[in-house]
Amino acid sequence: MRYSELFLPTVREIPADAEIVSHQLMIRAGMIRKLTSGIYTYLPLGYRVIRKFERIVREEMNRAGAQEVYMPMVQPRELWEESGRWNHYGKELLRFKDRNDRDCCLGPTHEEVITDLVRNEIKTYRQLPRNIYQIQTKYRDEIRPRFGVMRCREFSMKDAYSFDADEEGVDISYKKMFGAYMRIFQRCGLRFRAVEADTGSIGGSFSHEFMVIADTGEDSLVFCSTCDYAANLEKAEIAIPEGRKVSGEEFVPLETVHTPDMKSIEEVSWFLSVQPRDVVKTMIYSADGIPVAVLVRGDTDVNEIKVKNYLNCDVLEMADDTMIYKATGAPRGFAGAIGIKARIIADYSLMNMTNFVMGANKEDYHVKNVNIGRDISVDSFADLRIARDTDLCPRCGGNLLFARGIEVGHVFKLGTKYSKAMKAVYLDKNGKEQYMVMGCYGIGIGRTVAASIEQNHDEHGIIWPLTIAPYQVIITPVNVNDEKIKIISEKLYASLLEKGVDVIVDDRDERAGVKFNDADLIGIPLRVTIGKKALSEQKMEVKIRKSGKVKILATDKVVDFILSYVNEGM
RNA sequence: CGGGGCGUAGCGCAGCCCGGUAGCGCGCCUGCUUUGGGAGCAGGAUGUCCCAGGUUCAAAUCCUGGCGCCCCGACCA
Repeated sequence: MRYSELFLPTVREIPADAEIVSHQLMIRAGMIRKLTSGIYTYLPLGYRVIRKFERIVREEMNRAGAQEVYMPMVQPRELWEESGRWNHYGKELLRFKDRNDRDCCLGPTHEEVITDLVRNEIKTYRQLPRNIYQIQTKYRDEIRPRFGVMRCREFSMKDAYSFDADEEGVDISYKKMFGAYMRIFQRCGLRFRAVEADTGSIGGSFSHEFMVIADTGEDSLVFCSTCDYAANLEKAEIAIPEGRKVSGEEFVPLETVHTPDMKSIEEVSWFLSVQPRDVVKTMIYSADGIPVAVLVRGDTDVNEIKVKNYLNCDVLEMADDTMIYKATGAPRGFAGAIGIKARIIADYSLMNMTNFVMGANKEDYHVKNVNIGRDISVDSFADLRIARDTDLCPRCGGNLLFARGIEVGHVFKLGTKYSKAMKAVYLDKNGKEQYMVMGCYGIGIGRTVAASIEQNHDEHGIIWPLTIAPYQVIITPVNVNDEKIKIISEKLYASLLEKGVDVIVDDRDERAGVKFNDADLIGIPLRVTIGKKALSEQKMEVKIRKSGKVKILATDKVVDFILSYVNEGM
């Protein structure tokens, strides 16, 4: 490609509305432009990167035995009612009516469509297993799109769905996909971890997320310093204490104390001269409309996902003031477990606590010396709090490390959630009807590209790994008005093209500085500079974007050097 | 949905308080010079000042309503 003919609008200034580096650089490097909130156009340079990444995805999916299809984005309400998600998916599911007044939605994911297809076409165990995938546009009506293509409304995703005869089969399919994902992200040169994850609104029995490690990531990750354990913070387990051991301490009589306007744990513990860890936080939640009191130690925080999963409810939200008042008889800030009209569940951290402080269910009062068993009864103890760096690994007892991550892939073992809801069955060897056992596997295409930029950039711009770089080489004639330089760069351009190298020649009549800066910004891995000085000695310069190293090579060695560098990096 | 901010040339912004000819930098176009890290000089083009209504002799500026975008939070693949 000739730069002079490229539709590549680079921008010098940092766009005011771009927060994170990848967003800034994708705009500056002329990869994307915003149409409206959370909806982007990919320009030629950006789309080339997308295509390169998609190609890796396709190669690895095909290698793992998956087959590509292309499903519709517009989907009928009926399918979503069958799966039960028409009501449960929430506002992220964009719904609309067609001209015949039929309810439709834009697909945020394709479990319904694929399950419908497969149940109609696959009838016997002989046709199983199957793994079917697509790369398709999804629409999720995000509450707040941000970070460019990282969290947007319309985006491209690779989604695969596996159908197996039984549990054993789905475990094999899951492992294959897991392996394919490892290869995909390795080939992109990303630093990433697979972590245990919550299944969210997709559902299913267990899942792993593939997380690119980056400080700007929206997810918190926990991993063990000694064993392989790694999890999303929202999933990270905390080792169950060995049992209730009351530390010999005597139960002290209850005492109600006046705590005017002291609502937070900090205020109460300061006011009563105790440690936050001596106070119990009583959080009132509405679980499908029913009040539940969740008790955690004052120095820890409730993990709502754990609570939601423990209660197995559809909607879990903080109770509103009315519900709090009904349950406790007091305004927000003074809830406690004594006499509360709600189910009480407590985090394991309460098992060893004695004579603690909690709200009195009365405005401006707290109670001291509360004890479980004597003063309150707890329905059950469970792991309900967010893991902290002082916690130990639930598997081996090692120390936990924390990091931020960008979720680029997610693999789910779905089980029979959708096949049961939508009656996707086959006949087994005995002629008996069985539910297919499913898995689903997603990769965010645009997001992976953005994550790669988060990890690979410097103050000058993007630093693409060779495997997904829009072009592998850029030739920079320092001055196109110099006939000799021009002829030689054209010659090099032609011979690289002939060898199948993705090459761009910057034939613009611009000053060298402009070309160098643009080349750095768009992040091409190799830059060949053709200038008067080196040329007079029959030499050219090859600069490696990543290391910044410059090689001065004899003119006739340049093509060979590039070919071996490129082949090694792919 | 709650809180905050912004909307003026392609981009980044000033002007708005205190109403009176719409500006700056970058980019763009033309010419000359220049040519190894975002050139210099000279000349030039470009605006429904987000939209609608109101106040006023006069509105980018004041008032009302709307729309859009961004940030924080709640929420979530």
